[in-house]
Amino acid sequence: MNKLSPVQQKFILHWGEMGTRWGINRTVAQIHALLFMSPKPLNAEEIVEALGVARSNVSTSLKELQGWGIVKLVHVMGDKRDHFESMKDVWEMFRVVLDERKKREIDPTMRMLSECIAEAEKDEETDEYTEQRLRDLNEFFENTTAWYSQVRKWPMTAIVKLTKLGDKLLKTLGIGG
Amino acid sequence: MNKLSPVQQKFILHWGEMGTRWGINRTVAQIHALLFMSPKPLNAEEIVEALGVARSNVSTSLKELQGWGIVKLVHVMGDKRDHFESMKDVWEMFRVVLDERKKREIDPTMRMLSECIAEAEKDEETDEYTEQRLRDLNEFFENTTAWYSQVRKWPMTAIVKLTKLGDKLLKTLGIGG
DNA sequence: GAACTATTTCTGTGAATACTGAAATTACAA
DNA sequence: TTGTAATTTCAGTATTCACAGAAATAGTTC
Repeated sequence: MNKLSPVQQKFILHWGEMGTRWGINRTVAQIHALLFMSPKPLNAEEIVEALGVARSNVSTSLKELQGWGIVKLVHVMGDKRDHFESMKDVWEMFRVVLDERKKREIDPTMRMLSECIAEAEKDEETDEYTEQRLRDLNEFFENTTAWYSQVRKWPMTAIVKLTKLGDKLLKTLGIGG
Repeated sequence: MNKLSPVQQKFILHWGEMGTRWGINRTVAQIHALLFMSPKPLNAEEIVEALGVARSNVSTSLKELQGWGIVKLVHVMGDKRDHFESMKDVWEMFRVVLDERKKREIDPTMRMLSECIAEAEKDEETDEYTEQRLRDLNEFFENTTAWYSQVRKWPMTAIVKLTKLGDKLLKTLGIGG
């Protein structure tokens, strides 16, 4: 691993910062940024040198990234050390992250909402109004996740084409606002 | 503010937890949950009692929520104290949050990427491969934000209808994968 | 199976963040 | 004004989270 160029540093620092804003550990995001733009898989030691963090930190962060499914362990010929590379297809990468966040956060939230609604129906304590808000929220998640499960299968190119159609799409289909 | 029902507590706690996972302060998210399902606007003192947090904490959290644009200050007849209510339309609410996150996080990221690409074109240090990955990422954001700016204008009902069409949509338009 | 290298787990420390309670400010009423 | 209630700001404290370094484990090679 050569020394990082200013451009690489800039990207890595920003990506790390962005991570923290979305609940991703800074180092985890930085390592991801590094691997994403690296032309070749890197081993742990190279990551340590590039980012100046502890070896142990790199180890756990890599585990985390593998858990998300956007980094994978590979082997390099003639080198027994583990190397790591990031998924490179951006659309695919975000899809994987969204799937994972859905699984970890949205799905449990929808279950919670269903439970709350069921319980609210029974008890006297919970205001009718409150119950209706929970229903609204649940319905919103039902709709958006159903929608997402459609869109996620489309190739990026199809989405780009749809975008170009713009509002004409709704008019054409006769389902405009 | 009456004592919270178990259902309300469950929702508030979960929503707070969810907040932390997406980079939103726990108390901020809890207050939002409380206001969202409240049939009437609440004043700061009522929030303090319901959640058991310090008055000052409520004050700053409410400022935060107003900054996001999903809670607004209202006045109740015959009561000089400030009251607060959450936006109730869920689709609208998420749209507001997404708009705000775009402004705060996505837009700056796209600017950063443009700068990186411009600098990478000039310098010798940054690998050609790296430059291409940054271009990919930039293009991805260009596409998705263009797409989002379309979709955000559609009413939820239109999206639901589109969902129902499913993959037929792409076939109909002849832009299938 | 000993000696080495690579990797992971664990524990204590430091930094960042969230929170409280007090003080200061503002808004209003008499 | 002066007094009172409401709200915000601020400074100190607590809690949470991230991290380094050490210790333990696993994996290789001879």
